[in-house]
Amino acid sequence: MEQELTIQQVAEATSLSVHTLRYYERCNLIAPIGRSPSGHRRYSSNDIRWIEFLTKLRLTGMPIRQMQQYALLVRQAPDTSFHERRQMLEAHRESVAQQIQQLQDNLAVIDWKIQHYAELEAKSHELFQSAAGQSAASESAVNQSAAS
Amino acid sequence: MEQELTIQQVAEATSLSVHTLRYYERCNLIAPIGRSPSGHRRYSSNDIRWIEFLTKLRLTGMPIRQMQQYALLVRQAPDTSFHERRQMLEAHRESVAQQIQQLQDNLAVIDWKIQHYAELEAKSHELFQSAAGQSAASESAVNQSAAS
DNA sequence: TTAAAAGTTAGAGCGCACTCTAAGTCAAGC
DNA sequence: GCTTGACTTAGAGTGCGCTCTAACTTTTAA
Repeated sequence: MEQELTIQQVAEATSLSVHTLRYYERCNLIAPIGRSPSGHRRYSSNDIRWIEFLTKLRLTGMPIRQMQQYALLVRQAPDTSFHERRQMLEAHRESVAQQIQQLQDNLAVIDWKIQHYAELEAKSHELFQSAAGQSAASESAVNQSAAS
Repeated sequence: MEQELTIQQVAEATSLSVHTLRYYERCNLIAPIGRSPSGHRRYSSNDIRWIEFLTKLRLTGMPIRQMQQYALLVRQAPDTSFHERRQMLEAHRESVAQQIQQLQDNLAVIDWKIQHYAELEAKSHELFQSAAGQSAASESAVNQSAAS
């Protein structure tokens, strides 16, 4: 069960760099990793699962600071901090949900703009077809309007 | 129609700081803004619409570099770069869609964990009720498992 | 008229999350 | 044994997107 992976192997498995793995350990996101007799890191499967969960938090934008706080709870009160940890995760979930909502809202405006460009593009083809060289009127202001 | 707002008013209207507004102009995201006789910036409603669109791009994570490229197209070829601009926005839309998907996937794992904690929390209450002081077995490894 | 508030610029500084370097030790294959 | 590559550390450097400072001018309200 204990496969005792090297840092390089873990880097490949988690898509983090060896630098980042050491960095995470240095700033206490990861508890001190076991060592071989010569002092090289040897990661257990538990370590890897923890790192994988950390990356879920990171990829949803949780700041290192908060992850440190969470990691501290896990390490210092593994069996008595479920409530606090859950609260942290719930707060984070809420902020991610908002983040997704905002992305979707802003994406809608961009979609609208794409549609608008498609129309202008079609129109400019028409103009080209009818060989009329008059310069287009829209979007010619220096800072063009998003509404144009 | 031309309300000619001051930088402060635009900052309030767009939720950007005056510093950021000058910064955006400095790095050519915004074309040089008109000035009052004394040299103070005076923003037109067109400027504001452009800034609002810029912030949509920013809030969906478009890097400044790309926004600069986009702004350049708008300024240097307002009537002939629809296709290029559309392509940029479509590529961006795709990357935002992926970003949202990734957020949702990772959020699912976090949700799962929240659920798990809720159960552990309930269980620890039970234990407390039955006055049994045996220390819990799960999550007691130094780097606890995400699967626990 | 004068004090405070708001504007200007060039350029320095900051916080975040890495990312890399230097100088050295350790491990595996020839 | 020796080379090559992977490992170690402390600490410096990087890129991004702001954010602030200093020194100065202009506007505004009392």
